[in-house]
Amino acid sequence: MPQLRLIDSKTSATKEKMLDAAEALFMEHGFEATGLRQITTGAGVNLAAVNYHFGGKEELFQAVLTRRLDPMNQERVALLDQLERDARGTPLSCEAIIGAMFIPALTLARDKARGGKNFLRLIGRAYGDPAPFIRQFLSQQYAPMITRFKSAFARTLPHLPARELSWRLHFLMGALSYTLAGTDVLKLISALNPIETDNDELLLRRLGPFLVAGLQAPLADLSELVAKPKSGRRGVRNA
Amino acid sequence: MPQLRLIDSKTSATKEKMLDAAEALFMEHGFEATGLRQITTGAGVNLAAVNYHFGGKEELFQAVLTRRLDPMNQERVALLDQLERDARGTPLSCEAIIGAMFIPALTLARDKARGGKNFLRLIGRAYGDPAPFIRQFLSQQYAPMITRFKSAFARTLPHLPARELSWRLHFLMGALSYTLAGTDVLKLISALNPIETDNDELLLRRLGPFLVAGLQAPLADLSELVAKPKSGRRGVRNA
DNA sequence: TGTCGATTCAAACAAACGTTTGAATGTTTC
DNA sequence: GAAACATTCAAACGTTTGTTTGAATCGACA
Repeated sequence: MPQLRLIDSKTSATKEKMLDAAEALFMEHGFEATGLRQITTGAGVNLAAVNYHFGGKEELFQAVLTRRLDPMNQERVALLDQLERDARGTPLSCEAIIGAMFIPALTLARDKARGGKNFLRLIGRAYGDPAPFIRQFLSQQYAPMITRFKSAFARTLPHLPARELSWRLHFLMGALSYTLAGTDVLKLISALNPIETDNDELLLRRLGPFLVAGLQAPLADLSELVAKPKSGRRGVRNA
Repeated sequence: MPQLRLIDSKTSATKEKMLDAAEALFMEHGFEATGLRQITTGAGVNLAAVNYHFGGKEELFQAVLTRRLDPMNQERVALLDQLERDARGTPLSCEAIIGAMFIPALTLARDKARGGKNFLRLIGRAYGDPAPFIRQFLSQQYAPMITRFKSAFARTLPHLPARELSWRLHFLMGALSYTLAGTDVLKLISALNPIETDNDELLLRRLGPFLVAGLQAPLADLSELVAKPKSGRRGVRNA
């Protein structure tokens, strides 16, 4: 009876062929819509190899994500570490911190051998997936990186309350992942004003100022909200 | 032989029971992972009713989305129309236009009878779905609203080149849908700095300044990029 | 050369999938 | 009341799903 290998000393060729094929197909059709038979025939291996090498479809999916995400997030943190080392105590600029988040992702998006843009789209899709095993996996994969960057932003924007910073980081991640994922919906919509998707460096130059301005935006006045549980529908304030 | 009804004079009770059950299940498990048998038994109707009333699973999904999205986007445009009418020629503020996009979505998110937050998450998930019938459906559903708002922003931000505006709208939609979808990943990550998810009005007060500042951000200098095809890896500029 | 563990393989597993069928009801309409 | 139509129903359709099985094949070490 064949049994699941618990430790992989040397990654077998079969395993990587399956990861490559699975990555391509997951990117194209998503997790649920991709069958194990498509993957294995695409990789030129036997169907049973999935369960032998990974244990099941879910574990294969996690392995596909880990292979790219783990190095990328490590690179992000390493880049931030080096920036802070170089700065020697002086606070970093927002641009610099954003760049440390962005550049590894853009490098990945540019590298077609590592899946390119489509891989980022796969991640963006996984973000919204309700499947528990995906949610748990992603949160444990991203948590260290996020907290690391949050503390970096906190040093650069000391006037910003911690809770407000959490929100703005949330917005930032939204614009970031949405942009990197490059959902085609907007491309279709803005077919008349075509968005050039080739030049990634240009993209950072456009997104950067948007995010920096957002992070440095003045605090909103929340005073009139706290003690007003119910009122007539407030109109939209103008000018 | 029963055949598909092409026109629905009065929406039958069965149809709406199925829409409700399908909405709840699609929100919880996604499109692919939800079976027709779960939906029909959940709605207390026969399995064949799906094909009889809608024609198939895909059409059912589209009907679920249309029922909420169509009125919401109409409300958005109507709100914007009224704002411009009230302004009587003077340009609107960014806050006002953003509010017209936001308030109908927040109203929907608040209304638990219409699916609440989970429905917005379902939309966010559909955004990233590669299935052609979903992409095509969403783009034709959103296109009129988006172009309408783009021209409104263009009047308010006349100094912004059209292409730059397209990008910033793209970023805005990213932060917006990401925030409204309320991906739990970030909630898990920021478990230490909990993000209060109850007060939606407070949310708009936080997201508003972020987006306005982003939209009004100064233009980046792109001159050094156009004529530099390749160079050594540029470090992240600081300060 | 023989043996052992690791890996591959074809085949079958039970379960679930979306869809279709044709008869049995319900509901109008004349 | 009968004919005509709309709707519901149980049952089966043919596929496809992820997973499991047990034998066949391979590579290394004795």
